[in-house]
Amino acid sequence: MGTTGYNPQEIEGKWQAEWERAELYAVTEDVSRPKKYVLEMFPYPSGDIHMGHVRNYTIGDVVARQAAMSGFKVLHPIGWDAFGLPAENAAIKSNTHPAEWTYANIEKQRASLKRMGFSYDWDRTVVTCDETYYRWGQWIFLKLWERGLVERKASPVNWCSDCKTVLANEQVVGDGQCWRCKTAVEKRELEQWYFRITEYAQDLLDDLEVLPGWPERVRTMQANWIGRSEGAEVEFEVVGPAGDPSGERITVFTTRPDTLFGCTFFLLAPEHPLVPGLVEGTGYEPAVTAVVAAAARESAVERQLGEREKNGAFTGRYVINPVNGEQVPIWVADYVLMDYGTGAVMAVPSGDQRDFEFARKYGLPIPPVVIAEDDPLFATLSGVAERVADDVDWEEAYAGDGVMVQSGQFTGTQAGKGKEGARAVTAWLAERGLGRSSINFRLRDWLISRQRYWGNPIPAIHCPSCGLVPVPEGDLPVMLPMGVDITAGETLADHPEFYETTCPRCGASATRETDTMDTFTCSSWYYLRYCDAGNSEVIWDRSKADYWMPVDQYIGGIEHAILHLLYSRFFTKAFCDLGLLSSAEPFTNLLTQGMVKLDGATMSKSRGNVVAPEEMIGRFGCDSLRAYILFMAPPDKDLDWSYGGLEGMHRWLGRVWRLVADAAEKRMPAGAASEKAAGLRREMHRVIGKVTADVERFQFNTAIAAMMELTNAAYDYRKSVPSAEQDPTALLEASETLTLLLAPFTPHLSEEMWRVLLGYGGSVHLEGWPVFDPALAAADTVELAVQVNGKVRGRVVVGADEAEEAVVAAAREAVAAWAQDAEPRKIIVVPGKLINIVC
RNA sequence: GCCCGGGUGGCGGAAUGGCAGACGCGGAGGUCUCAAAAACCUUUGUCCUAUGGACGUGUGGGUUCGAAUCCCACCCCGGGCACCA
Repeated sequence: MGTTGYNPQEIEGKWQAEWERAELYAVTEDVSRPKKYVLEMFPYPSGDIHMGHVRNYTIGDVVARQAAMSGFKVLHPIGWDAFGLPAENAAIKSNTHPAEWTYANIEKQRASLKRMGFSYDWDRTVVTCDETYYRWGQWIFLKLWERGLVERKASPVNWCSDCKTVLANEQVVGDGQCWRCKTAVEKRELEQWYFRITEYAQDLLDDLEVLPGWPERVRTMQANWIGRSEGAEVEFEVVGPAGDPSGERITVFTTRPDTLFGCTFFLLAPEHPLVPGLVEGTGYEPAVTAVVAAAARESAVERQLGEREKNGAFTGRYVINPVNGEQVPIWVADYVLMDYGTGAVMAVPSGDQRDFEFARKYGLPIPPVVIAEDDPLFATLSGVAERVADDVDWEEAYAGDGVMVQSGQFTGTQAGKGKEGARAVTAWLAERGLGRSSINFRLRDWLISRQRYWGNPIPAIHCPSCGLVPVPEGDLPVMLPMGVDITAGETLADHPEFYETTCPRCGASATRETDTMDTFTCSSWYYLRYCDAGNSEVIWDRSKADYWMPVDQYIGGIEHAILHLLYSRFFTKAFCDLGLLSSAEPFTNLLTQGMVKLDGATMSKSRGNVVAPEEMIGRFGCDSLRAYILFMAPPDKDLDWSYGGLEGMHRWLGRVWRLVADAAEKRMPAGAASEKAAGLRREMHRVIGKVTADVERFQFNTAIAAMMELTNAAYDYRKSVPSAEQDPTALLEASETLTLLLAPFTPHLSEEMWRVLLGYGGSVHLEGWPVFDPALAAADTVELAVQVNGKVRGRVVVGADEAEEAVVAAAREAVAAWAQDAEPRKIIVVPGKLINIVC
């Protein structure tokens, strides 16, 4: 057998073709076997794949291949998230059609992914801009609509002037910028389509608890985004212009009903609809209008920058504080947000820093109502039910827990979020119909309509007499017309042949909706379509979806911590309620991989610091690249690319190749087992255990290090034992084990070694994963470190099951020169590790 | 400001209460060669009065027989959230 050396270029293409011919990775349901659904976030086809993809998909491939060797039925699919704005931008730039650009990139990426040897079931590929996929996206829209989860409403929305479309709240990042182009987002009052994700706010929050396989960071980010607050709604009656009772009430939300006695003014957001009516024709109108206008002029960016000076104006009107009947002035303040709570706030300057600053600026009273027991004021005010102190000399508001003071019958009660005082005040209000306990979420409904061409058309029709009418299921899909010239700035709204239609309900002439859906609607269910990708009758066969779902291991970037991962959870829950699916959560375990950087900087085409995977594959083969990208760092950490390391990886694989080739060549009947051969076998079993455990916890870097150690042990054996005395069986065993352990990491090299060098008939990828036997990894002797007062002063070699007294005696002997003559005060024995003699 | 990560040789990293620096890169030296490449071998934390010893995991304290690891305080880096009532 020739040992011409490891040449990846000769073997990789060969085996890729063979695997495809043998349909090695096509998979079907098999209820008799445990399944594992391994999924990586599908790519957006913007050019060729980059190192980030290589890392993401290699991690998934190792998990998938190792699971298959361990006896699982493994679903490992791939597809493309193909609708979206980059395709439009690229098309405008290069004067082509978005479809042309998109499909060309898909083909490029498909070839690159195949060149990496990933074990995908290519028959299940989905492409979201393909009619066979997006028609089901429209079907989902109709189902959600039927269930009351779709809504069209007018609301202040985020508008990106660069992308010329509205954005969901989740797509506004940083200090109020568009997630794609980083342009500052503007607020506009528009009528748009929403998915009512807020219906699931509580479920989405609660079920984070049943996702222990998710990084805590991601769960925290989602919990914060959902932003649940417990508190109360309190109703304030507006006093009429002449001091008469108006009967009109304004509701506020507060997390601190226990501070109600400290409410000395009342705030409305500048956009609050009641504001104009309150001041119209009064002397207060000019000042209030100025505040409203100033707030409207500010961009969302400026508005969201906290810590800036608060502005407001008195409206000349009052509300009645329901707890003590006092009249409280209504102000308009620019720090009150219209889209959280009710857009109205009870201001408690002594208990809220923002209200405190506002009160100081405008000379409003700051009566203390919650006092910490160690506060000097506590002694004076603790039993005072009437208001005696109308101001404080504090530097800042006190928002902590304490005791209620100057609070009528509640004085002396425990104060704080959810404390007795808060409950008591809420109950008192509820009895009188002036309030109730309430929960508020920060999460907003998901704005899904986009004023863009390259997306999934919203299947709705505007009828002048019937209003909004869903496109009948039988008429799906609403085809996205190809003849729209976006380079000329056209959208669907410029194409009457698209939007002119008749109402399915009354038959009158009507118009189609010309907005398309947010691309995130497409990526929120692709993992379900993979379960039954080719089905043209139904979205998926429920038994197939129930067999594969949930995804056992999902792998992708942290940038989707909220967006994609929250939307997908929402879809899954809605599907569950629609009876389409059994699992309420889509992804059981989540691994967020770190970024691949170059000299500490994110790789990007515009920076010109991109390392092309293609080029690395050309030089060293994809197996070296795969192993190296895993070896550089644990998968969740960012890594810095280095060329030298890749060469080192390639060098090691060559070393493995020569070891296996040599062992296969010298294959002969088992010789006499020597102690050194036994040592090699022990090392081999130790490494099986280590690699198995490391793959399980995604420590691919240490798994590879362990395999390098086995390689070194085998080389060491060959070096230290004369050829004639070597046990060829031990080397052959080590070689075969290494070949099997490496199979998920370097599938082509392993296949070549298995089938060509070692001469086996079948694919290494159909072999069983080596089984770890701790007994075979155990040595008969161990070396122990001997410490004196915690410092290593010597070492002893003892039998593995030597009695403790004998071990201690040997240890004391070894450090006789260090230990004092006197009897040690204490001797600590850590079996198999060390002995510490304390003098 | 609040909430998460993280800080270990020249570099990537290993060790989650028990021998700090596994494994690899890089460096130094050697074998083979006319030579080079490849391969193989040795060596590689710092310092010192050097067959030995001291020091050493961001800083300062603490707990422990023993701390990179646990606790307290602080510094630095990265990320997320941030006028959410």
